Amino acid sequence: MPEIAKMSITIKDIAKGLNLSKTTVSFVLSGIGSNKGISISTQYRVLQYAREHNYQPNLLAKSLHSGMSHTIGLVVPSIGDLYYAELAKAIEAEAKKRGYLIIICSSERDVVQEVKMIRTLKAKQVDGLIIAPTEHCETELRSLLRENFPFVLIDRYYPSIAANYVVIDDVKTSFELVSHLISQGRRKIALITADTKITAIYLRHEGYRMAVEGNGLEYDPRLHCEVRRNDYSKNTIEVLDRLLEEVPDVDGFYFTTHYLALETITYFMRNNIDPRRYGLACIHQNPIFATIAPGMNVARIPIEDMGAKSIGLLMDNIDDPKCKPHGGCIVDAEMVLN
Amino acid sequence: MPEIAKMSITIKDIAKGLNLSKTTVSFVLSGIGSNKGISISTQYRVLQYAREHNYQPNLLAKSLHSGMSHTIGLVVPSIGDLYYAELAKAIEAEAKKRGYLIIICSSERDVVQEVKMIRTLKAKQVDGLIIAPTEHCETELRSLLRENFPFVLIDRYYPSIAANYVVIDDVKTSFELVSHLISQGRRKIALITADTKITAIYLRHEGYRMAVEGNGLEYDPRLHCEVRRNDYSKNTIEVLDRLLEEVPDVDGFYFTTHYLALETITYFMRNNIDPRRYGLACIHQNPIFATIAPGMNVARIPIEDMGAKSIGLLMDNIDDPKCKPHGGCIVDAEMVLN
DNA sequence: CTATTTTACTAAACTGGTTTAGTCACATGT
DNA sequence: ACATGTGACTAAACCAGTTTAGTAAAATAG
Repeated sequence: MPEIAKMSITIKDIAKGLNLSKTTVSFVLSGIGSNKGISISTQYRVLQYAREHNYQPNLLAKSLHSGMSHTIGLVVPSIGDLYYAELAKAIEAEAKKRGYLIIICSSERDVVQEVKMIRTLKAKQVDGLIIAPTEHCETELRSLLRENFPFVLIDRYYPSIAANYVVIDDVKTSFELVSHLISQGRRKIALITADTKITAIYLRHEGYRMAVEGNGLEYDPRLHCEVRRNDYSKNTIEVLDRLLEEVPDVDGFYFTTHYLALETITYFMRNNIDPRRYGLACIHQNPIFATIAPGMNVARIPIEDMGAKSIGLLMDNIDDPKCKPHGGCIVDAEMVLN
Repeated sequence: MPEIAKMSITIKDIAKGLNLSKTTVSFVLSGIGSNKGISISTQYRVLQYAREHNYQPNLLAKSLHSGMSHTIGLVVPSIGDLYYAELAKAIEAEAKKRGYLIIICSSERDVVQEVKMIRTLKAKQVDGLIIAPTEHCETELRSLLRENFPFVLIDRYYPSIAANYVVIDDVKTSFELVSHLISQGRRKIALITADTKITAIYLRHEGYRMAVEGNGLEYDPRLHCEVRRNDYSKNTIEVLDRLLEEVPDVDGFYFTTHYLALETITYFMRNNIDPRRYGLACIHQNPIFATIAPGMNVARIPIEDMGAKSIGLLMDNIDDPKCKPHGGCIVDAEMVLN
């Protein structure tokens, strides 16, 4: 009973204003007036009145009745991160095409936050969720699965959870990038990666290892460099200092993310090392590479494609709640080699 | 009447299950059981039953009754743009603190889209809007104002519209950046800007002009360079080629956005020009500057601050719908000079 | 001239909560 | 013995829509 200024009129107001019933007005405004035998003149009066008084339907009430909110929740590790922002853009664009809005929640890589957000979004009656999960959120995902709540994982997935997901083939992509460097004559390729346990990163290690060993080279643990995620910039310097001292004849770098590539290029520039001395490859495109490291071989993640596919899978799941998860949808990265 | 599998139970189900009325259950679950004289044992039974059956309130129903959705709409020109993504992050974080969710819509710089989104968000009963408007959307903003719908403009504003807004002082910031270059002995400072009519860009021109003329230099139209927005990268090259030919002794660059700065640095690197030859300044921080143009003087836009302030203004407006817009909130950019 | 159909519309229930205004049984006061 | 109070709970209205089942009056049919 809050005495808020009445912003917009309701069906009831129109009915009162025209001495009709809510039913009649609802039929007309839903565009089914003729099917329901409402006279043309009445339909016209209703439409006219609605237009004049700037009637806007209350979608909350509509959703409450229909059980569909035409809204989906998107949970990402950080919306301030360009990669997730671009994913969000792709997802939003595709959702919009289908008449859906998205509520974006940024978990800031905190599982507790993430779980809270998932629950709130469900309470808000979103029709489904797209989640780029953080680490350790298996429990919540499993309970979504148990409840048969429609959701799709994107960017990251848990092999142990039988959910819909959209990811790139990390092993294959890594394998191809590293193989390309080897085909260009590189023999001592460093693996610059992060100290995280997420599946994607682990699989990228595997791809690297397979490419190295599959091409008759030896896997050299000194070339395996893990950068601590909580102090990226500083730790990259330490890690590279050590690498260049231990293996001065390193001739290539494979980065599991563009962040690490960027840090390394920065290190090169600061130390007056010409990046062109090395074979370089990384996963994730970054437009700045064209400027600072034109030789970088890149596996561009097909963000628009992933966005569209994730919405597609989700809609299939929403339209047919009984359908079991399709399982994975593995999209190909776009190889930009030179 | 869609035969969707019942995901969660309702208050009605609890009432039925315990042979109580909806009212009693609602009182208990709202935490006002004791005030309403519900016995402790009944309260316990309700809470227990709700817990066991994993009761989740339907926030749609709650909102329909209360008239508050605890959701705000955020409309940005492009959520895939790092700047707006960071703004979104700041806004989301601040909203979260106050128990609000945000629905993000990306207008892709299309007024038609933008207007459609604003209307849909209102129909979804968002409690307020934060808008980084595109060009030419005055009409819709005016009608929001007329309806007394709570909203705050961010990043851009229209001087002719008496709305709440949060922006930086473009004139002052520009003035300070350019004055700084002049104080370092630069005399021929090019203005690299975009061919747009938005107020912010216009004001940055003004700041530039004021700094130049206020410091006893002459305003040279040959130094005023407008890059076409629809083909940024290519046009930057043409514009710079012409500038360097016409004014070979240009000794400084002031960029009205970091995009233009980035394009120009790229141009320098491609043409083997050492950026350190020039005095450089721009509005908007970009972490890559540390690597490719350490001499860049930057006015860092205080994104977190702007996000927090915009939510603050919006909440004031929501809590007290009668209160007229506070008017502008001008935040200071953080000057990172060297 | 009644019976049936058609036209044009409506009452009331429903979505899932909140809230107002009671009800009913029992205990206490005088 | 009767009024009053109180403890424990509930019916029904409300939010703004949709939808089912039905009604009254006019038009057509037999």
